[in-house]
Amino acid sequence: MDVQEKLSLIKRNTEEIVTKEELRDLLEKKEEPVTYVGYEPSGSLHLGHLLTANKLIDLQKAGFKVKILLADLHAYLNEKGSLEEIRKTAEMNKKCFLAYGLDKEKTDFILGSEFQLKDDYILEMYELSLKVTLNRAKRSMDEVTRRKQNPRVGQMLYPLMQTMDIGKLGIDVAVGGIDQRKIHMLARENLPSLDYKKQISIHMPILTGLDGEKMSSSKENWIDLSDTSEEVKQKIMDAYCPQGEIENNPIIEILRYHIFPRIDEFTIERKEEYGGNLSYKTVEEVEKDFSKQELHPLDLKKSVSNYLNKILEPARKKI
RNA sequence: CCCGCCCUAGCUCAGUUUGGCAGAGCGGACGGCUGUAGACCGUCUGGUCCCCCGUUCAAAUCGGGGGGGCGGGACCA
Repeated sequence: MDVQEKLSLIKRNTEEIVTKEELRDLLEKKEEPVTYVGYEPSGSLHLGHLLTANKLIDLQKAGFKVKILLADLHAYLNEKGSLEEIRKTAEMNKKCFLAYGLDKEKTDFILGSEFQLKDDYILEMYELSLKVTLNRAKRSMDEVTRRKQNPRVGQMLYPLMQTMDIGKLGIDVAVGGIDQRKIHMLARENLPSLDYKKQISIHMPILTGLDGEKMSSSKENWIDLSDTSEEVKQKIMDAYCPQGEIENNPIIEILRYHIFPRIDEFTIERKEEYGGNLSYKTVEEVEKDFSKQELHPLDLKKSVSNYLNKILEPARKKI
């Protein structure tokens, strides 16, 4: 794979890359660059988590070394439970990610607390704490935090630790949802003054919820790895999917972000009275037919739920 | 440490003045209409009124105590 091919694979389905120029430069100069995503261990891995995992798989194909940070202390600071519970969940998450399709040989799993409690880490974090204003730290957490109403001091440590992680783990490219943008920018801005290189950031979009609204923890409008195949099918069938519209359409998004990266051909079984079976090589072809209303939402949904279940099945078994 | 304000359904809040069946909107569930969903229409669902004690025939409401949150003041050695 040459640099141009790597670039287009890495760029696929991203919301933004900060910056493309730096990424090209990295690919030209470094044999095996290091990338990472930090995940708060979660009892219910959902399609949002798997979206960044898809990007890690792309990066692995492009020759990257992948580090997955199981961020137990971050989860703890974000009030996701006791450290003991969180660590148990982290073990389970690790198995799910491997089963999902990450290459075992090229993936390092790192538990946050293994290195985040070391003296030099803490001391440098204190140094960083003198450089970052409270306002800036708080704003960086706007899209991340569990508790927005009465934020705790612990939450202010979160972006500082994330910055330290990127430095300490020697990360060239940090992957995350676009919700991580402000934290990543904070890291880029401050790492050089702590004598670390500033990372390149790849941000994935935040998917539209199944009801067509923003994903919301109170509404559970998404698909979990812990959902049974029947539940997945039911959720897809119940999902918002206006005929002919491809913008903010959760079903189209699942097809684009979760299914097409994992397959070469997408087929739809359709009754003869509705036009017979269909076959597509790219998501753009599907979008074209859907826009022209030559592909009905119900036929799309049936096929999407089948493909999605096939993709989720290996990881689901590990729960 | 002192002062003021706030806490009611999953969420946002009304109700507290003057004690009298616990309310609305949003959300959620189900059905109808749709070859999906949504929208629309219909039905249903909603509670430790922060906790405890007291007064009263009767307390979300009044009194006392406690907890949590927010804002301000004071201290500035």
